[in-house]
Amino acid sequence: MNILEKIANELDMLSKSERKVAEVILASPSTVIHSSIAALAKQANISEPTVNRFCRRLDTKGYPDFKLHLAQSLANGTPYVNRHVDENDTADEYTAKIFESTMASLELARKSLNSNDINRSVDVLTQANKISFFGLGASAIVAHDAQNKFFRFNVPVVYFDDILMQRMSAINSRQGDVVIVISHTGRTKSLVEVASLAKENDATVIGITSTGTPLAKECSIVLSVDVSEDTDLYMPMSSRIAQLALIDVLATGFTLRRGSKFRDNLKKVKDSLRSSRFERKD
Amino acid sequence: MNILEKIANELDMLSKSERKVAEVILASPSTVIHSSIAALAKQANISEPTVNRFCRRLDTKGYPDFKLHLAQSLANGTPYVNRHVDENDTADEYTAKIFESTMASLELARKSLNSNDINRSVDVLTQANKISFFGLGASAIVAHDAQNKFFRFNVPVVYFDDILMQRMSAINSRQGDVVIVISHTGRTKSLVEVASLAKENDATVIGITSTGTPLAKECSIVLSVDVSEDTDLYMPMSSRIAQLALIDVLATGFTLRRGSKFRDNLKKVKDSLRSSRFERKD
DNA sequence: TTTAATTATGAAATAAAATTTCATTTTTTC
DNA sequence: GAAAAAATGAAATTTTATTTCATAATTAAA
Repeated sequence: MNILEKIANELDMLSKSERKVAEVILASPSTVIHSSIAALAKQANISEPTVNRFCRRLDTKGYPDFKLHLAQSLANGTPYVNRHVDENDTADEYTAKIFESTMASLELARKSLNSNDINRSVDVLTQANKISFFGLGASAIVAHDAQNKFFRFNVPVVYFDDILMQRMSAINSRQGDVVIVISHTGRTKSLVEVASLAKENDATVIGITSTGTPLAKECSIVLSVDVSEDTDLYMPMSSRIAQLALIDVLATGFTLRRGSKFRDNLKKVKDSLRSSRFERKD
Repeated sequence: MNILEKIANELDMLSKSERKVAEVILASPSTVIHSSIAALAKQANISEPTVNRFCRRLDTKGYPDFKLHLAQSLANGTPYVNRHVDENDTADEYTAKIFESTMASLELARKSLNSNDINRSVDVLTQANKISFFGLGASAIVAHDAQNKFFRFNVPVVYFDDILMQRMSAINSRQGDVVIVISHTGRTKSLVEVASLAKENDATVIGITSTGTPLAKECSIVLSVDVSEDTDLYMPMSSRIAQLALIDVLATGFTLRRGSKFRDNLKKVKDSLRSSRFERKD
């Protein structure tokens, strides 16, 4: 774990003086990696041995070792932070920021996912009689993408981005059907209703949404995808990308579960496209 | 610059003894960050002052500072590499691999993008009478997503994932129209044709594709998105995500170019969705 | 409350690590 | 092959970190 997060986590396990040290470090970690133990002690208004004890409480060998960990955390932590686009950014700058925020979101999303739930979802999907993907707005394209992927697996799969079709489909679902409902906010009324309708009709409902949303409450399995959207620009950005990555994970899990013969089949599907393409010369 | 690269670069500028130090470090940098100057000197069979001089030649303040730099380089280098999914991976493992490969691809894609081309594209888009997005297969969802985004800007925007509609639309295009053609391989015959049709009819054609593909040759502006697809699984994965990130970049560029009054408008579009959602309680 | 036990803290001493100084060796230049 | 320049390491010095131990603060028990 990142040592900065660890400090933040263990803040209440620390003694009064040690907490002072922690606060100084959290306030300006980049300064600390260039400070001696004496300088840091002075900064925090405590003694040098206290700093040393603080370092050991965080499972480092001592102050120099602690600084090493800190340096590594900083190196890791800085590149992919959610940096907000600014009015006066050049193309170079906003491009970098958007790509970096996207990467940061993927990192966050991965942490929020639970491999157990993924396993259960893959289980359910491989057993399914029929798979439906529902989404609206930006999540509609994720549902669309999912259909593209699962279609290759030669299983009955549909996707709807229309409220009425979703409702009808949900009402007609039965035991053995899997309904995947995708919504970042998890608060879109019609989608939450569709989820509960599908569940009432014995379908297994998998929700791809943020933790603790109304949608999550209606689902048999919740795949939590937490990202921090930059709401300044009023457009869904990172959320749909994290959701797509999760679709990749599910699709991959599916093919792995089905074994290697099945993957030869996928190759055939792909090869069937060849005649529609210009040949590569390399 | 990464200090390990720097050492490798400056290897021939170093004296004989200093080179010995460099070699020991390059051979096992992760050991070195836990060694004292004495230990490293012994390892390299030279004296401690030589190590110290070596550190300063690399523009660090001394040995401890050098170790800090080294630690940061190590932390940066490893995280996001393209790791391939393996037959026997657990859910945890393949999830991590897919997310990490996706992040690595985004990193790669960003490097392949040219901010000048982005600027020109944003220019053209803000001036456009009509914007069309064309894609097939996995790229269709990118086109779909782009429509969702640009639709909010209150400009005439269409998207087609149907070959015939794309052709008809391309033939009807005229000066001032912008056609964005999306294809990772850039080898899909019908799309390449559509691009050249649109161009013949005086539309500005922007290609979102890999460097040097047949599609790229037909475009007025090429936005190169190079990623390394893991073709083992026969499904497009990273490419479409990188393309989506690029759509975000273009959309962001568009809103920035249009100024702050325009962004208030976006807020209204978003607010209009409120009544369809469950309220947040926090 | 008061007292005993525990825990936290810092001053001083010690130990470890890094740096500087300077004499010696090696290499280069003429 | 001698003089100058550069490289190197032994030893001394300085800086930095750690340990020890006495004292202070906090908590638990009476």
